[in-house]
Amino acid sequence: MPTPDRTSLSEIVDAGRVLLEAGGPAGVTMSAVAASVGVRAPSLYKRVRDRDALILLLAEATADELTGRLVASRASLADYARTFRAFAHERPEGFRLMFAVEGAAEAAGRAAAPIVVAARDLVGEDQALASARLFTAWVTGFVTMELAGSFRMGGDVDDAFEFALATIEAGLAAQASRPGQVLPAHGS
Amino acid sequence: MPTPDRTSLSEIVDAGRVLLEAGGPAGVTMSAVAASVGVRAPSLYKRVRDRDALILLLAEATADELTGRLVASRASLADYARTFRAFAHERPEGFRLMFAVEGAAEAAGRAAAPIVVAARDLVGEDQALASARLFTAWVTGFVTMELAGSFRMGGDVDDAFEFALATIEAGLAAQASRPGQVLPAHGS
DNA sequence: ACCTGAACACCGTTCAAGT
DNA sequence: ACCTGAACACCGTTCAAGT
Repeated sequence: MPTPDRTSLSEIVDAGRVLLEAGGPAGVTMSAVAASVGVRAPSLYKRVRDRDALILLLAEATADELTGRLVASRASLADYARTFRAFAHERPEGFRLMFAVEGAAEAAGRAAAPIVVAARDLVGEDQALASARLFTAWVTGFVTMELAGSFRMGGDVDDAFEFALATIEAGLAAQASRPGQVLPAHGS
Repeated sequence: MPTPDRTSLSEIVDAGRVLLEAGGPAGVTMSAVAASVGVRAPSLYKRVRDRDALILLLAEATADELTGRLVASRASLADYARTFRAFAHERPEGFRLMFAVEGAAEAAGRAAAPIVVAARDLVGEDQALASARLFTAWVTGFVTMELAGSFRMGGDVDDAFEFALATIEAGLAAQASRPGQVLPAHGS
């Protein structure tokens, strides 16, 4: 006899993300997630293979949300950098998961697509991918270190961010003026 | 009646690091570590407060080893970048821990000191710290993304690394020529 | 077809009892 | 003083039994 569903995968993912940001990965317990959606832990296994799969879904959902933000923000590299950083501050745990979880790389790579477009405007077709990758690596590293507390010995982190942004744009502009050094296309 | 010690903290940390690189953080079990050093799990609590403290020690030991490598390598930014990347490839799990574990930021920051010196040679005193931070953020991000599999869609990752290195050096050189834009000193 | 209680394996941690 | 077995709490996961 069929029974009306008492929850859904998207409800589970939403609840998981709330728990994640509130208590880190350790707070994402099968019991806690189940309780959040009004069900018992064993029921989650109807929608999710196991806890690792759920954690991966949380990482991917975070990456997809970031992709949406980037697409919606203005189109310069500087705009993307600030949107990226603001998002990481808003969802620090989800952000960490994007690069910590095996298998989340593909979803995280999707967030890089709009950045490639912006890079093309700045440096041209040939170096768009390599430049986007440099840019993405820098923001990712900056925010990772910031979230890890590596900048807490004082000083204005916002200034450091804007200095780096200007420096990288200057470097890319300098590279763009060099004639067609074509690099092969790397993924994301 | 005193008993001769059957293990030591450094032996525990060494065993933990081996288990970490072999099986990730999940492989660093109190039982597994204890077995590696020939003792039972409860005995570990004589040397370590709890598992979190042990994980922190592993992150710090990794950071200290990286610091030693950087100090020992040649003194240009490019040399440091390659040493940094090679180290991360050698100890990927420990490297991830450096930025994932609460409290490891200080030890990780120590690794940045030689980079500040190299940056000073390139851009001068005023922007040495900000430049070192930009540089460190980029390598950290690049390697993080590389380890996460973000570059696996093909193409030569080594080329992308060298392109970014050259671009950042060009950008820093351009910034250095601008007259004394003094930025406050940030930590690490 | 989904949901649950009960059960199991595994892990971190404590502690009294050994030497 | 260090080490251990036993015990406990907690978590992920399975499964037979309910509706």
